[in-house]
Amino acid sequence: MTTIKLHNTMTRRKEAFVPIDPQDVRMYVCGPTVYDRAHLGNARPVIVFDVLYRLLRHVYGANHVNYVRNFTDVDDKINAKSAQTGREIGDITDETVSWFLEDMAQVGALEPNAMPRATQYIVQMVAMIEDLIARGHAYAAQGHVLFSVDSYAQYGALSGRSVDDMIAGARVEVAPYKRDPMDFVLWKPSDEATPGWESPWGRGRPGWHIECSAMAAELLGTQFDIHGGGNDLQFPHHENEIAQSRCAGHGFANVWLHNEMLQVEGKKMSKSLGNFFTVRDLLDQGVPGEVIRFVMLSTHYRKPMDWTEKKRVEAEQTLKKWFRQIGLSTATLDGSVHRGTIEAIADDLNTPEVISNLHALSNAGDFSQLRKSLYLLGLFDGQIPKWARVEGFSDAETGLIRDLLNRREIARGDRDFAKADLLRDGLLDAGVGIKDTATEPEFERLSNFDINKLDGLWGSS
RNA sequence: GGCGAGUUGGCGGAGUGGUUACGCGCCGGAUUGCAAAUCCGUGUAUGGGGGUUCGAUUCCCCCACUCGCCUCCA
Repeated sequence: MTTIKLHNTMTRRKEAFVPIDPQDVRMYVCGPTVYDRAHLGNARPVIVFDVLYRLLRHVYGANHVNYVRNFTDVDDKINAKSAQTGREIGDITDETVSWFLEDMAQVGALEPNAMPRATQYIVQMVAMIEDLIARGHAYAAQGHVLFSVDSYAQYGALSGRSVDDMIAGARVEVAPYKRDPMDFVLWKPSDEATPGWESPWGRGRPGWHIECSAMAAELLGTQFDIHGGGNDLQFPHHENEIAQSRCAGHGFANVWLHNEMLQVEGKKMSKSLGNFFTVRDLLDQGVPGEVIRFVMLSTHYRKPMDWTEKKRVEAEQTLKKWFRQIGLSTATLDGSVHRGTIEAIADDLNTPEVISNLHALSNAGDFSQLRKSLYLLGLFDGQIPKWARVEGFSDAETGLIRDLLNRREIARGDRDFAKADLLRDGLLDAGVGIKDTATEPEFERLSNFDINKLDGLWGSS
């Protein structure tokens, strides 16, 4: 069996992955807060962990992997959006969830086995908070419940910080009801206008971190294999999850995986820099989902990834070539995969290495293995995508083009190259690309195909 | 201020204690009336300084720089 190696943030080392139960490999990934379209940065962890999900399914069997990714649907950003637009919170979150799933499907992400929403697990969160209070790890104060960081000696182990360091750095809001400035909120009160649930501490809503601890325990058990997310979540979110869960007596996650951030043309994506865009924006501009995925996978997940126009163009070019090549292969997608591909993915998801191997397969003319490898990577679903296919012409258009090409052949025969080139350039201008071959000239429809220009050319020559 | 990651050729981007993958670009060539496409081929890199070693790009230390996080954020 393939040995998967993963870089565990907790130990800061690459380790062989050993599941708790190979019949039931369990992974939890922090999903989005649903208040707006997913931006390009949101797509990175989705794609990275989708590759891992596919790898796990390949190694342990599709029915032996349980992948959970949550939707955070209770949050002050959502409340703000509701107040600002006058729309119901439920409408906003429902719509955003469906957008998210559509957009992520476009970049080739499989849906996880479960996609719990925080609002559906309030009961479990309240129970967990009560338990933490009973165990002396949390306390109620002024309608809030706070986790006592002081009560968990290993706090900071994941991110490599000590509580003293953090207090020294102090940019922490010090609320009067906190015993310690580092304590974080498990439950907070809601006013009339804010969503809330009845609880032993009055009407209120959960703090951000508790949902993942509660839902992971409910859906994956109190100890599971892998927990993932962006490295901006490492602190404080994941640190707090660990503190809560461990103090509730849970083993929690064995392996922690974090992907690095995304940049755009060398800079952090931000609204103020004007380089902020959503996945939907790119798709609407005609950037295929496969291209987005390819660019994402061309940088290792633990390195900052720079989205550039140049990479987009290169990716499109490479994929177009590969799709044409694998179109020549009839290999069935039976789950077998080229050894080099599987080994590179299993080596801490070294997708750049995989892509390098794919170039080798392409150059060697091994289109069957290329086909299978692209399938495992999620870049190919069994159908050559429309954008990579040579688009056909109607019969009438084909006749017209054949006639023009014929005239060009005659002109070439007469060594009237001026006329021949005029026809070639005219065809090109009308959006018909030409390649001379040993036998008949080949032609293809380009994106700027214009039947009127073609007609004009036919009439004037 | 604290914590973390990183610094490889023109660009992107891996691996490796001992001939530095691979892709794009560039250059040269084949082919072509010219193009396009295709094919063949050449060249170019491990931030700086120490240390360990027969030998370091790879391991260790220091420095410089870059990026991220520490505040909602994937």
